[in-house]
Amino acid sequence: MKSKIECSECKNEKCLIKQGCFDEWLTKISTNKFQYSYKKGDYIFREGEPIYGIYFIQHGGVKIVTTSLHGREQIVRLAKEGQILGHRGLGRTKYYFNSVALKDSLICFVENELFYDACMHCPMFAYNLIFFYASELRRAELRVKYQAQMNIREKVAMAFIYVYEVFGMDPVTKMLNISLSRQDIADLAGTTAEQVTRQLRDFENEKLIARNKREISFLNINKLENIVSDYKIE
Amino acid sequence: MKSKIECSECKNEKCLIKQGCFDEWLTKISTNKFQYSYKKGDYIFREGEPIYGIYFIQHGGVKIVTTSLHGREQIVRLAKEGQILGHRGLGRTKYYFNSVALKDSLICFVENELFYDACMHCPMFAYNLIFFYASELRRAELRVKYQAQMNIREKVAMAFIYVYEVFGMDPVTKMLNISLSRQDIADLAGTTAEQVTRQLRDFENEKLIARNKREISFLNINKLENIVSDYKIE
DNA sequence: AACCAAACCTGCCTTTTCGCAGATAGATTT
DNA sequence: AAATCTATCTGCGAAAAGGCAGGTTTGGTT
Repeated sequence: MKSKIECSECKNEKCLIKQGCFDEWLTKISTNKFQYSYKKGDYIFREGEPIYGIYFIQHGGVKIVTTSLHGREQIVRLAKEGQILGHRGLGRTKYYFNSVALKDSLICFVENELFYDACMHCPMFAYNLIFFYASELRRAELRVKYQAQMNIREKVAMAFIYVYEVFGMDPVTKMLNISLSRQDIADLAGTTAEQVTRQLRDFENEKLIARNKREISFLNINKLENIVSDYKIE
Repeated sequence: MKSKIECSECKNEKCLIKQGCFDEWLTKISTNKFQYSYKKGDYIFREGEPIYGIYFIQHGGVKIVTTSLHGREQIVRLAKEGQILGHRGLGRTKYYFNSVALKDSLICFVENELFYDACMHCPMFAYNLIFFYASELRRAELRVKYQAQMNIREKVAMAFIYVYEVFGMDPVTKMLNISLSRQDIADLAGTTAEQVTRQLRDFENEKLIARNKREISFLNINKLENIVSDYKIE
């Protein structure tokens, strides 16, 4: 790590620490936090490793993955700047999941004790965390339903919509602001890379997407959303 | 509601309010909370209804369910005494899910403002809530993986293990402390009632369960757990 | 420009799951 | 006890998804 970016200089206004902590505690966290940078593909933490604290993404993109004895993986969540990492481990001693950088990322790390103290002294921080968890939980439980009830076409469409919602797309090129392999999409959608390929062919024929080399541009996000509209809430 | 059970008299030691709130706030909550009783099959809340507060189960059992346009349902969670209900809605104005009593239940209701104030003044309450959410989230995200990767046999086994973990079983009769229909099991496992029936036949042939009338007794929980051991963590 | 490795695509067959429809059993009412 | 309703069970054909094998494209390297 070259030069640590202090919380006061950090431009990430969505960071829960910045939003909820009193100035006194913001300073305390800033001086005591650690900051690490990761290259695309690097692990932030691995299943089974001991948990010493909690991560806040200052910049970048990350996938949280779980493996089984089949070699098959499942992407459990995507996260970008402003979001938390490793928070499922609270109250635990070891990580349940793996976390891998999807692009070069800068991530802050706050130790358990400091985090605990901040929660005790900054009620707004704790309350915002509760909100954050509530929305994560809602999203995760919807994904349970999606995995249980959607067919492959819907799952793949949903996977792209999710990536779009998290990372957004370039308004000009219409390409997602993150590059994922077929296997990544499959691990997110809960299917195989072959099925993803077949769906991409279909989507291309239907003019929902266009493909140039290995890059995908999204011609019609609305139609993608129509595919999964049976499951939408609100 | 006949006579309200005050928090001070409540024997439910796992209630987060009792565990985390200062005495002053425990009293305040107790006097201002509402208490409702539900018969088996009653809705506690429905998708789309406005959210005025948060529920704490004092006694009973509940399923949280989501529906799609296919008529197919998905049980998202089971909850019993000591657990919270409607907490996914925090930060929202309307419920995403339906909540139905699985047996006669007594449930306390705390309004949003009071809940907010308690979080602000009782840091241990807020912190415990964060822990509660963290474990719920971990569980939900594991269920995403299960739905994505398990076959029907594993899903049905997992559904029973989950019911067993939440509600437990009678040590003598070896029957679960809650009665669920085939359709309920299917909605939990993420499949159809027919498939559940077929699996039950297989489990019976393998001496994992025994059936008398419509009741199921679990002869060998360990073997059930072996079925899903590929997915177990730790 | 030629080469190579990795990622991607596609056809084809196998396996799994679904879902209807009719049979049966258990619970409830008369 | 008979009638009736509901839940459960089972067989069977249809549909969906999986997965292998081999071919093709792409991006990077020599």
